[in-house]
Amino acid sequence: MPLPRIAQILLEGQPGTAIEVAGWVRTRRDNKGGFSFIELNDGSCMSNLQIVVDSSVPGYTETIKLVTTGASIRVAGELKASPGAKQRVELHAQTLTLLGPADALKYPLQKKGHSWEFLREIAHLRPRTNTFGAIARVRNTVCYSIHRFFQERGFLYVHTPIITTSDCEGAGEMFQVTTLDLDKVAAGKGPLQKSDNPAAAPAIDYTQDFFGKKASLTVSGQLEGETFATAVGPVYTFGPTFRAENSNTTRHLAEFWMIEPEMPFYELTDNMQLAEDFIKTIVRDVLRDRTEDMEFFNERIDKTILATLKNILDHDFKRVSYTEAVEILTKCGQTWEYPVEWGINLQAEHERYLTEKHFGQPIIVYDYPRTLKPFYMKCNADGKTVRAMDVLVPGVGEIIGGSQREEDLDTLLARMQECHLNPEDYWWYVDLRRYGTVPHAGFGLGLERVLLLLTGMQNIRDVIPYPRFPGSADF
RNA sequence: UCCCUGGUAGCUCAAUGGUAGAGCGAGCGGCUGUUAACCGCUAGGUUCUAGGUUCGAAUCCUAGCCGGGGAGCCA
Repeated sequence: MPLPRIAQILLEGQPGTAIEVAGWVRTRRDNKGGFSFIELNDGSCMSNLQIVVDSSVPGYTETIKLVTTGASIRVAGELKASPGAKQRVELHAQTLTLLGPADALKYPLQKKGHSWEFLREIAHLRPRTNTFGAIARVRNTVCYSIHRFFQERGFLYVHTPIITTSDCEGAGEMFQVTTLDLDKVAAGKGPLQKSDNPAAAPAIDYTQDFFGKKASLTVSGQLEGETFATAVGPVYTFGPTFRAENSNTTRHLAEFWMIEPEMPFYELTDNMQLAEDFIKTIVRDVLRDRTEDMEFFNERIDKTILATLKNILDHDFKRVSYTEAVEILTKCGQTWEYPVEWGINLQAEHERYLTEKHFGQPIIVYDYPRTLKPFYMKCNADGKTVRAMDVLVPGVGEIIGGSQREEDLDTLLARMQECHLNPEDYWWYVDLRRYGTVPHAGFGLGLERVLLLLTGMQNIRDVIPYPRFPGSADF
């Protein structure tokens, strides 16, 4: 029979009942008068279960010395009301079994605070800390909330490919996928293209590669998502995404998780409303289902986080056109490192000013200059802008990027030419506009960025179990 | 990729050219229905690496490696 979890015991365990638990020791405090307190954690919640072990427990003297921080134990006994102030119940042990010791001289996690940098070096042990346990639980709750949000609205969860041969999506540098032996290629023994010109630089013959052409890890499932959205109705993807950008920031990862809904018959305003409802639902669910963890974040990580999240729930996201945003930025009297004028990309300092100072809440900036945005976004009648939207939140910045898609065949082809793309490479995507085209829209949400928003953590490398970034893919 | 900054005990840091220290953690002892427990004692170091300057280098110089922050790219 599975053991009860500590979260459940702390919540509803009745004094007088016999229970058995197992977990990892956080601390032990001895009373030389003949008993010890053990703080036991099994990851089911932030709080520990206090175990009281007195010297009459079989093997007490030999075992208790090995019950150190990090050790795993199993305890059977009777649950009792606790006279201490910090817990409702405690477990009085009748048997104590050491499952696995943890040498106190070597175990890296101490009974004290550790720096984030140090914990990143022991990423395999950091889920045993309060903070990373809480992040794991909140992350799980967010994922559950995301599926529930879309499922309740009739969206289908579709699995778009991880490996792609469309070298197109324009969302960033891609990781190449190959089974070619690079050592052989380097030695001049790889499959090279035949060339009549002996002076030409050697080029790889990808017809010899596994997929018969150059392949990469996906940077977005959007284009494939659109093919299903225009067949089975609203869909969403939720999977890993890869960007080979040389980004060294607290907001970027080389491997991250992205959610991309795509909806037929949605225009940009519908898209914005869905994005707003989506974020608010996640915030609401986490505040409701992970109350204890969220209080921890508010106390130890960011003292404003609960107020920030409640503020998000209490206000409509402000809609601001790019043109209005530029006006606000040029008229506010602020001096910028990057001067503002219509047509520039909004810089981090501009986005921060808008969402943190000027509005003090999440905003949705829409209708960007089309020169700044990819080919698939719908062109506005003004000839200058496209129906793009970015959701910006205080503290994190861009959390969602999306758009209404261009559904008109000729306009799309013209935009592809403008962006120096070959429509033949996108023949299946262009087909969606040839056969039964419809207005549609969608967006992408970065899971880890939502976690930054929710937890108040400062570095995206700390809200994913094993971060991948330039120069680092350990564990 | 660019700019800034750092690398000293298990961890967090001090020592700015002259005998490498503290707090926490750990070990031992004491005390206590304790709960970031408390008090005392003890152990613990190739000062990131390689060169150089100097009577003498953690400290100054050169190169490299690694960490952190900011910017760009974006989610």
